Amino acid sequence: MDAQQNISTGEKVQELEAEVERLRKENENLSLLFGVIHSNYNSLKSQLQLRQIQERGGLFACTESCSSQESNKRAKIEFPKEKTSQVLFRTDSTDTSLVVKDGYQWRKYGQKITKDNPSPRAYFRCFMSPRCPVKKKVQRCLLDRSLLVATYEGEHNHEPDARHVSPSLTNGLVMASTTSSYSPTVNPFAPNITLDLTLSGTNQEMKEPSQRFVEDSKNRIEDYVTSLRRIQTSLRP
DNA sequence: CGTCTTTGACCCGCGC
DNA sequence: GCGCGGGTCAAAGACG
Ligand SMILES: [Zn+2]
Repeated sequence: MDAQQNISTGEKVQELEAEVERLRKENENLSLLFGVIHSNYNSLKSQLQLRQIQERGGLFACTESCSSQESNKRAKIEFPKEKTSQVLFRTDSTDTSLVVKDGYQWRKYGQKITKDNPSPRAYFRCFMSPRCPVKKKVQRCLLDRSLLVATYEGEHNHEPDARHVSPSLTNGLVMASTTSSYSPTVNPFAPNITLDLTLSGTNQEMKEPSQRFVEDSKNRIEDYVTSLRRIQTSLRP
């Protein structure tokens, strides 16, 4: 009976290990896919910028001596000069009042309900340094209520005070990417992608929804890729 | 009593 | 011009 139990538990362990391995591979594939998407997005963006610059040729020399025929609202298009990055945090599914201690001191200055997301969005300003222009918005993820999406904008002009970073934060961090900045060179943030799809489930019932979530995000990513491809081909001369 | 959050008012850009 | 939606202000209140 002990032997039988051992066999069955051994089988179970093997099964679970296989499952974990499968999920790991899936994770790896998704990371790869995300990298491809990211690079595609970057090249597409640079193409778009190039095309916009070509469209209004020699904008720099023209800003003063702009003739009246160019007085349309053409020069409206501008690139976001400030870096904005999105970071996903994991938190308790119950509320932590949407505040995350991430090494900076934030003061909340607003909270609004948005149209497309039932959970409210909170607005914070960094006030560690008197002239720090950094702001961040925090909102719960639409699909997974236990994730917080923090959108940082601007750059700190001081050092982060890392003394009060909670250790649960470092392993709760899921992904840090999606920096958008106007720099013609390759941005150094690209290769650092750690996509982790919350396989923290302990029950077997957890398997199904997470699998569905994986498939769902896969479908989303594929849709995204096809739309990107379409845009790219339509942009190509 | 000082500090930080809450929360409705307010503002501003945009589409109709 | 008007309404709507997102972002910010500031009075009021909670909290130590
Ligand atoms: Zn700061």
